[in-house]
Amino acid sequence: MIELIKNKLKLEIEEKLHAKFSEKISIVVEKPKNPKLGDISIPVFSVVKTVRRPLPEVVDIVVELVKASKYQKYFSEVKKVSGFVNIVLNRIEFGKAVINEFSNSEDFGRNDIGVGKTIVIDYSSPNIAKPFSVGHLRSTVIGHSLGNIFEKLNYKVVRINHLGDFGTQFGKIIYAYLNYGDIEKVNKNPIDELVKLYVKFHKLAKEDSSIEEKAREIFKELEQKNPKYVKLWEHFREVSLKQYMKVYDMLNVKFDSYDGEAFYNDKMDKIVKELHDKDLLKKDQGAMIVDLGDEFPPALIQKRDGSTLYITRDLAALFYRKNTYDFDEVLYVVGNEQKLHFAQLKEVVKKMGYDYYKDIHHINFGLVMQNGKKMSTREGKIIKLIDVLNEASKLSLEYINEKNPQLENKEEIAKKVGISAIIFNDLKNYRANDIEFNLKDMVNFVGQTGPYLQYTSVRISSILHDNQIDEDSIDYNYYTNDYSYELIKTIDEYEEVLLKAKADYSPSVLAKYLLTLASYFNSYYSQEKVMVEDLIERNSKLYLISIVRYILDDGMRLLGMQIIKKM
RNA sequence: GACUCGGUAGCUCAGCAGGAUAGAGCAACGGCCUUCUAAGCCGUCGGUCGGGGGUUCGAAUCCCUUCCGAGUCGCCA
Repeated sequence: MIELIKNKLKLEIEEKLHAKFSEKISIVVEKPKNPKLGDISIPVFSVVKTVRRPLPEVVDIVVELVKASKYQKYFSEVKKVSGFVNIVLNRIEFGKAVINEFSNSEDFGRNDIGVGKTIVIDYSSPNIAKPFSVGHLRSTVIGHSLGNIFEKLNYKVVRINHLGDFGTQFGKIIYAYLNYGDIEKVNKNPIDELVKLYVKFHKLAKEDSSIEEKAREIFKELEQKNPKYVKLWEHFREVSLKQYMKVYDMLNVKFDSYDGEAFYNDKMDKIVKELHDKDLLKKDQGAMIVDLGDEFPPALIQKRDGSTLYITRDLAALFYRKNTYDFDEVLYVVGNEQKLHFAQLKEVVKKMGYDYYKDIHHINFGLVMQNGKKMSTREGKIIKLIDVLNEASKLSLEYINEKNPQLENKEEIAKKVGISAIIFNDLKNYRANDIEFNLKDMVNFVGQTGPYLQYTSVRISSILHDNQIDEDSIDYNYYTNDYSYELIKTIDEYEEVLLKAKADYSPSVLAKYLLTLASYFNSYYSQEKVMVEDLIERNSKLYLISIVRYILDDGMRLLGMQIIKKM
C-alpha cells in the first residue's frame, strides 16, 4: 500500500512540477530514517537545483502539491523540516487499507510478476563419492528457498540437482580403489571409504605425479564405457545418492531432476561439433579451446586426450535445459570460486550466437571457511552436514527439556527447531559473503535466529488457540497505537520484500524482514493484552496477530523452515 | 603479478540506484514472570563506517589511491 502511495505520489508531483516550471524534474519519495520524522519523506534539494528558486519557496510548493494529492485522505500531516517535506500517515485510513488488502487476498504477498515465466534452478549438486558437507548446505538451502520465492511470485520453477557424478575424480577414485580399496570396507561405509581413497590418491600424487595421468586414462575409458569401470561407477553413484537422500529428507528439499553430469555424456559431441562448425574451436598445446579474447582466459573444451571438461558438460546441460524447459532464466547456485567458470560459460554461449546468454545467472555464494581458509575434500578436512543437523536437534531437545518439559512429541519438535535453526542461520546473511564455520553460532537459539521466529509464531498460536475471528467486526482504532502501527506498516511491506528478495536472488532479504516483523510483534506482545473482555477489541487484536502469524509462517515456509504450533 | 569479492560496535551482520542524530543481534551490565509460552521484553555500555584524497548543498553509500583478508587465473569440478 505505502509503496503504491509513494510511487503514485512521485509521478503526481513530478508531473505537476513539470507543468509549473516546464522543466523535467525527478524527485525521490522515500521512507525517513527516523520514524519520528514521519512515514514518507521528500527531499527537495534536487528541485531547488533545477528550478533555481530559494529553498523555502520550493518547500512550500511541494507541500501544497502533496496536500492536493489524490491520496491526501491517507495523510494526516504534511510537515516541512529544513529541505524535506515529511508526511505523516492517517493511521486509521492506512490501517484499514492494509487490513483490507490482506482480507481480500487469497495468498497475501503473492505477485504476478512471474506469470507465464519459467525459471530453472540448478542447486545442491553434490559430488558423488564425497560426503554431504556443510559447504553443500549453502547451495541446497539457498536454491531451495529461491525456488519457493519464485513460485510465490507465480513463476514456474524447475529444480535440478545436477549431481557431480562424472569427471576425472572418478578416474582418481577408481585408480585408488583398484590399488588400495577393500570392497567390504566400501560397502560397509561407502562415502567415508571413498573419501579416504580420494584423499590417499592426492597424497600419492604429490610424490608421484604420473598417477594423475593414469587417473585421466581411467576416466577416458569410463567415458567410452569400459564395463568394469562403468560397474564401479554405478555402484559408487548409487550408494552416495542413497546417503544424500537422507539429508534431503531431513531438510525437506526436493528436486524435479537428478540428472547429473553423466547424463550429458552422450550429448557433448554435438556441442564440440557445433563449436567447430561455428569456427570457434582452436587447437592450443594439444587441447581444444575457445578463445575469449583479452577479457577472459580461454575456455578449455577438450583435453589433449580428447576427453571433455566441466564447461563442455555445462554447455550440453544448458542447451538441453533450454530445449526441454524453454526457460526464461536459468540460475546456478554455485560458490564464489566458480565465478570465472560461469563468466566463461556465458561468453561462449554469446559467441555461439545465442541471445539467451543474458538469462544465465550465477547465483554465487560465499565459501564456508575454516580458520580463514577454504575447506577442501582433497585434504580430508570436511564437516558432515548430517552431524551438524543431529547436533542441533540434540541441543534443541535439551532446550525443550529445560523450558517446556511437558511438551508432547518433544523429539519431533526438537528436530524441526534444530534443523530450521541451521537453515535460517545460513540464509540470514547475504549469500555472497564468506562465512566462518562456527557450530556455536549455528546452534545458537537466542536473538536473530530460526527459533526466535518459530517461538514468535508459537506465541501467537498459543493466543489464537481456536478462537473464532470475525473479520467484519474490526475497530481500526485498535491499530493506531505505536506498537500496532509498526506491525501494520511491516505487514504492508511483505510483498515488496518478496520482490526485493527475488530481484537480489537473496533469501536473506526475506529472513531479515521476518526478524523485524517478529521483533515488532514481541514488543507488541509485551505491551498489549489480546484476550481482553471487550469483544470488539479482542476480535480486532486477534485478527491483527493472526495476520502476523500468517506472514511469519509463510515466510518461514519460503525459507525452507518448519512451521510448528508449540515448542 | 592480474582480475573479482569483502573490510561498518569486542564478535556476527543490516544499511550502499547519495540525504536528516549510522542500526540490529550476541557478549557485558541493570531491570521485567499472581496476566495470552521469559527461546521473550525494556534499558545502559559500545562506532575516526580500514587509511588518505576527490565529486557534491549533502558520502558508510559514487570516483581515485593505498593497506589488509579471501577467491580465481589452461588440461579438477
